[in-house]
Amino acid sequence: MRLPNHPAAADISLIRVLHALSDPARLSIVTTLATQGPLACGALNLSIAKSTASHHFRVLREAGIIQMQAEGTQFINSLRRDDLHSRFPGLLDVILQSATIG
Amino acid sequence: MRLPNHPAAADISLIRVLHALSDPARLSIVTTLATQGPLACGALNLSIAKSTASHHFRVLREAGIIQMQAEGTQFINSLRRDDLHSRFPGLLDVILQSATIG
DNA sequence: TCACTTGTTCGAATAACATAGAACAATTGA
DNA sequence: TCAATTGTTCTATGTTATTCGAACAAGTGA
Repeated sequence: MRLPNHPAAADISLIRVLHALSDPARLSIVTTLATQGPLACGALNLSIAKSTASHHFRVLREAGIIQMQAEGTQFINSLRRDDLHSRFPGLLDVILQSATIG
Repeated sequence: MRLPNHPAAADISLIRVLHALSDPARLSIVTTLATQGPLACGALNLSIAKSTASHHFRVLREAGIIQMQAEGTQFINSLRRDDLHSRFPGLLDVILQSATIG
């Protein structure tokens, strides 16, 4: 397994963030992480194939939205709230709030 | 020409809004409308084909982000700020602000 | 060492999207 | 009536995304 490379905060792109969050599965992952805190990939009980889930985590990671750190055989995912807030203040908060609305 | 049908405010979908804004050309259209007010399609001087521009306006319209109203031979585009704000408070503002950042 | 767990990577199929040229529709103005 | 303007729709093409199964890699624990 290759080490996941996360973009620096300064390299986070708005277009990429919006695109990453415009997929239902990925938005669901992000809202779950926001409400339940850091979780391993498998802990999210996504009803999709492993490889598909891995793809979505990768898109979120490369967009700079989540951080993945190895912990034993699993990867713990957490939101990069501070980095996102420093780059695009309020963006994640508003999107999370909007997601709870519907 | 078919009349453009706009979704009701209540039918505006977060996923669709995020997807619509995750394209550089469309985000550019929206930021231009935000700063320069209502404009005809041709007034935006987009460096893309007419048909491509028309496609992007359609995506924005169907996502509920812009409103188009016929005015002579042209269509005047304006942001649906109030509808968006009532559906997803703060979302458009934060994205517009983020877009100015980079 | 060996099975098990967790998640990645590869390859391939399918779907969705962006782009543009050509033809068309509607309005305006001469 | 006729040409010009404005933008849409149709059709086609190439690119990008999504999804999955299968194989792989790395750690854990017996």
